[in-house]
Amino acid sequence: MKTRARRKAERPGEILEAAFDAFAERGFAATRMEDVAARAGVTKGAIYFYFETKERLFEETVSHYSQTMLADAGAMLASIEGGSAEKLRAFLQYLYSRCAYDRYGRDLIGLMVSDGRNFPQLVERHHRDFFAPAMGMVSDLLAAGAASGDFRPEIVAHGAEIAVAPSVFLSLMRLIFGASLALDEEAYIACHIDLLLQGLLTPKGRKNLSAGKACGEGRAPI
Amino acid sequence: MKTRARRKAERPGEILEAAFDAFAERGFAATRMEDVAARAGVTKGAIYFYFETKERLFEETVSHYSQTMLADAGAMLASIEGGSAEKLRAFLQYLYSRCAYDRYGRDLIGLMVSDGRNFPQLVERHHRDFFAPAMGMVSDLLAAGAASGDFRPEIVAHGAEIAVAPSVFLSLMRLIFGASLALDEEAYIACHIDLLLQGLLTPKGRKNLSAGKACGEGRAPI
Amino acid sequence: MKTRARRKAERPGEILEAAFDAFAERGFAATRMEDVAARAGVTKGAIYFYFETKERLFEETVSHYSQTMLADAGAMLASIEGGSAEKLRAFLQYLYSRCAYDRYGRDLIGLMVSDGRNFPQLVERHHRDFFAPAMGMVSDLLAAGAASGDFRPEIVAHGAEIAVAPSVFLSLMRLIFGASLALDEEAYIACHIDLLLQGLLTPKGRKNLSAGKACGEGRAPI
Amino acid sequence: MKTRARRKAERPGEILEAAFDAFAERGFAATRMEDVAARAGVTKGAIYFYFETKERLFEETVSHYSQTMLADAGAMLASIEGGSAEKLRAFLQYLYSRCAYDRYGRDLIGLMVSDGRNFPQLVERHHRDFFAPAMGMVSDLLAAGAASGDFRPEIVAHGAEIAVAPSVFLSLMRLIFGASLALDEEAYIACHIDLLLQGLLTPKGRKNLSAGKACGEGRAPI
DNA sequence: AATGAATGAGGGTTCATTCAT
DNA sequence: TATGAATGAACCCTCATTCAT
Repeated sequence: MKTRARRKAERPGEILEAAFDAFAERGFAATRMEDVAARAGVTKGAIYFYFETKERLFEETVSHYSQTMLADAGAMLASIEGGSAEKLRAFLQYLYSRCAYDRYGRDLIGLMVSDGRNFPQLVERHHRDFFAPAMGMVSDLLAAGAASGDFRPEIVAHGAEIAVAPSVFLSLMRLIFGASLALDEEAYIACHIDLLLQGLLTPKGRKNLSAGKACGEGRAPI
Repeated sequence: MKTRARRKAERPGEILEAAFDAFAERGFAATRMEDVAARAGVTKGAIYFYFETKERLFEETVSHYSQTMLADAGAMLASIEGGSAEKLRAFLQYLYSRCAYDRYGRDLIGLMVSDGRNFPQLVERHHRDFFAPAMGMVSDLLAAGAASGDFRPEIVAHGAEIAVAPSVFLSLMRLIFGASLALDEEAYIACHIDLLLQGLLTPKGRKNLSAGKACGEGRAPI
Repeated sequence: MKTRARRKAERPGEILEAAFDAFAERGFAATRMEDVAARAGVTKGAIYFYFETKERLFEETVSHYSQTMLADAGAMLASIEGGSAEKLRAFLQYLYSRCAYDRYGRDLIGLMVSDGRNFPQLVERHHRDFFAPAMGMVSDLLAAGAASGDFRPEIVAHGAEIAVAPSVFLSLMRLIFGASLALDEEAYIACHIDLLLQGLLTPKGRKNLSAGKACGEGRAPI
Repeated sequence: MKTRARRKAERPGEILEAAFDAFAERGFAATRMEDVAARAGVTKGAIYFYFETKERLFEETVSHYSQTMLADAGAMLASIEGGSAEKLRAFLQYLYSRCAYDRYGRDLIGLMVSDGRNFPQLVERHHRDFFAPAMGMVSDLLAAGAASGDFRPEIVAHGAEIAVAPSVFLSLMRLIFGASLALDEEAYIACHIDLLLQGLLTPKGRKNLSAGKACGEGRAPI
């Protein structure tokens, strides 16, 4: 058993975890403080020792998870090697793992949709600290690809959103329809990347890519 | 002033409209029956004359709007003329008008995300009666294009979702970030259709399209 | 089908019947005007044409039934022939038929108990116009019996209540436990009359009774 | 002032008392939770900490009081000394004290009549755990008296109900007419016991009784 | 006379929040 | 720190009553 001091240091984190799960499952309004408390293994009163109100708990929960996720994404992106197309592909794979396989990314989207309306400053912060930087990473990637002649330059302006959309779309379907949505995710992802690169690459970029190697899943060079 | 009989015939519809607006604005749990009533210009009690419970009101509201939208989409699709690429482009333009310009499509997505969790049979019905048929329309369109040699056949399996995703993504961004999301929608849509067709068309399809005519909005042939 | 005029004349009575049934079944507070209306085959509004408020409807319903019952009891008592013991026996039999077999007498008791509290002037009227006269009939009967030497004179003061109590007790048991109370009513009644007369009769009265004839239902002389 | 812990232990009992009074006074439907709360000196919400719903509160209240009363009656009966007639007389005196002088027994009857309809399983339990055992006690008493030759054996079958009826009848009159019912209870009770024993005793039993002593209230031997 | 849509006050229940322990 | 009894505001829903038709 943990020492009391140790337990104490972990309490806020445990509550945040519990809160994220609870809010993600039912939404802000339908989640009771007691639900959160029960999940965290404490009583209602204890939460108020760490968080002023239900609203503050929600805000800190969302902030905590979005910061964690952004840092994670940045680290991931920094670690990729290869040409623009490879980087893009790797980033998209990462996105899918976060939005489709994990529930965290997906649930974060869900929370922003369900309850963002009632937390405008939270949304704003989320946009500034999470969404814009994340989209910026993709934009930069596309811009670098255009600069190197691999990507068609016309698409730099909004390509990031278009590139990313199918993974968000998949998350959304999972959010709404849950496991009952029968869908071959592997094939879905492959189709997405195929279509995207087909649309994105210049003839030169295409050559670079095939030169690179027989791509990912052994599919014919695009 | 309307006669009593006339008013009665219109009441349920007025309440459904008010309910849609109210639920869309705050979500199911945070919406009070009194909010709906006030919007509809009646008192709380009157709603219970037409709808058994808040839950039933929500279900009937969502059903009503999704049925209306599906019928609308079907009629639209039936009216388009032209080759597969033209049809796809027209359908996407339509989708954008419903998801991005209108709030109805967007809000329907929002409601499914926020509150679908607590209405599983509603979600199921929505999937069966709305989502699956709607995706089916796009799939059929792609399959026809592949059959005629205009579209690459590999993408038929999941192309519909990928094709549609950016419009849903845009809706989602508007749902979450509202008007504060600065984004040139015209350019976004053009970029989407450009990238998509670029990825979708076969060399033959490309030729057909350019032969067709200087396309839709006077943009350069893709 | 009845003529309109005829139906109209009967409406108030139909509503009173419906109201009695409804109130008896659920009590005043738990009965809705709509329940009464549905039973009477009219709509809520129609009741208000004949009765000012729910309270008034209740009062008139109870009054109507108690008057009817008292008149009935008086007529019955006037028609009995025979000695004091015979009269008493006949009256008790009548009481049982009204309190145990019929539901009307029983339900009237039930209504007085459940809702009398909230209708003090109704209770007062019921006492004055129904209960006191009814008990008076029995008292007079006992007094006559004592005067003729058939009944022991000591019991005249409270004998009426004691004599009547078992039939009311049976009603009460049926009110509370309903049909689930297994009880041989014939034997119960016989036991009651047996015990009562045994306690009531003087030696002379006993002789008169047996001389009178093999009593009522062919039971052995008491 | 009591400590918090002490108060907590007493709360449920206080609420049950308040609930019994409130329900007895107005019936289930007409009693508001706030009435109960006010009587108990707490707020509405506090009741819900101890009792799930108004229905449950009612059930537990009735159960609590009926159990208490049955135990009390059993203890009383066990403590009586003397012959069958003495025991019967003592038990009836006890019944009168509970049904006529106390309001608890009377009010319990009132509650069963007013609201039993809507709590069928409560009625069933009341019958099984209270009414049947209580009547059983009296039946046993009568059977013992018949076995010893004091009571006429014919009356054993339903004598218990007949014996008990006048005390219930008196309760009922008090329930309905309240204090406004002018009635000499002492004389009423004496008349009841007189009539009952007169009807019940065999010649032998009569002798035993007079031999026993100049009975209870100094009245002439029956 | 009768209908039934509509009102509005009221009551049961929930739950965020507090605070004595 | 943590508990959990208690508060009180708010919300869903019911239903007696009204009134235009």
